[in-house]
Amino acid sequence: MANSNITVALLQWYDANHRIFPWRVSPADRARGVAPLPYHVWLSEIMLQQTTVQAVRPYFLAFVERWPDVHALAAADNEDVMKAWAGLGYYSRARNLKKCAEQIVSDHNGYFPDNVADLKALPGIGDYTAAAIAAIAFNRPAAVVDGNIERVVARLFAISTPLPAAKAPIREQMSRLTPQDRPGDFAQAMMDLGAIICTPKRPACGLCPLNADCAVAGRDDAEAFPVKPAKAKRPVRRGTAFVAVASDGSILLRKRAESGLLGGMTEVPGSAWTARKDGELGAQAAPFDGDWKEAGTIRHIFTHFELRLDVYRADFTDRPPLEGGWWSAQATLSGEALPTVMKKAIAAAIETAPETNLSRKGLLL
DNA sequence: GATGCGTGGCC
DNA sequence: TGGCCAAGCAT
Repeated sequence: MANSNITVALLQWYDANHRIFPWRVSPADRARGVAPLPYHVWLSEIMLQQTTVQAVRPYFLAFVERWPDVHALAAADNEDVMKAWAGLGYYSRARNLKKCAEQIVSDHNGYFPDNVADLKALPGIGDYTAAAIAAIAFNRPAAVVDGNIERVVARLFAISTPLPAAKAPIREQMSRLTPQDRPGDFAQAMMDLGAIICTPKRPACGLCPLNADCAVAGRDDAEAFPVKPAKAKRPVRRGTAFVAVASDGSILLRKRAESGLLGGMTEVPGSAWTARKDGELGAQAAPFDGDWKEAGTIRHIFTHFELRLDVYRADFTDRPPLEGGWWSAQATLSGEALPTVMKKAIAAAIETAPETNLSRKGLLL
């Protein structure tokens, strides 16, 4: 089948307006036969799941420098991978990233599969990522559908079916539009268009290369596509965290359970986080006795709840032991697998004691 | 199909 | 400021 007007116009736009990323091969280089490394495509796509390119860029560069190929990553220490991922969020991605690297080496001789079905069988790779790797790394005409493309296609054809039911017709249209000759560039072009022109708010229809073929171009309700279900209000959970500080500035840490929220990451001791509304829990949940003093309450927004965490601090000269815990010196603290919420809690505790040199936030954040 | 799962930036 | 949004996946 010949390429449609939409396909041709979009690829022309992409040739002149594509974004530049460290994991991307430009259309000009690709036309000369340069192909991106599957390892780079895979790593970037995992990092980019529900994450902005600005947040991903430094993590991607750090990972490829430290672990240049899938063999290096497969041989890496699990804890080192979690530490390197700390701050990027959705930590199951890091656990699955490591598992996937190991499977590529053990089951695929170190080479990424070049087709959607085999890619989807790997940990952390779903419909989107399998299609993206197949198209971008192996030039397979897979129908790539991410959040950007859902928005672009829903507007192009004025699809009024609400998500997620609209995913099926959107995928059909994407499958129909994807060209045999440049499927990887086409997928990236659709995503760039969604990020630059066909934005969620105030789309720049006047600058859009698909303007003449779009069902909603210039309509004042273009923003209304795709139709999304109403979101539930975010509940509040409360908890207590304990920052134990030794005389040399070391802080007591422990490891969270491998699965679930912040699975496998490091934390300071604390209570469970619950929906209780019966006032202060206080220092009851402290890991051991001490002169625990209130250091403030931090607020942190997770995807599905808001956390209000009461932070307590106490200073110790004897470094009491904690089952499964360890004291981390201030020089090593920034290298721990601490999620952002825990860095906030530690910073809150440190700032209440400006006499310590840990109070320089730069050491922690 | 619905739910759990992070974080930072934007208006 | 609070809600929305960002290259989704696993269960």
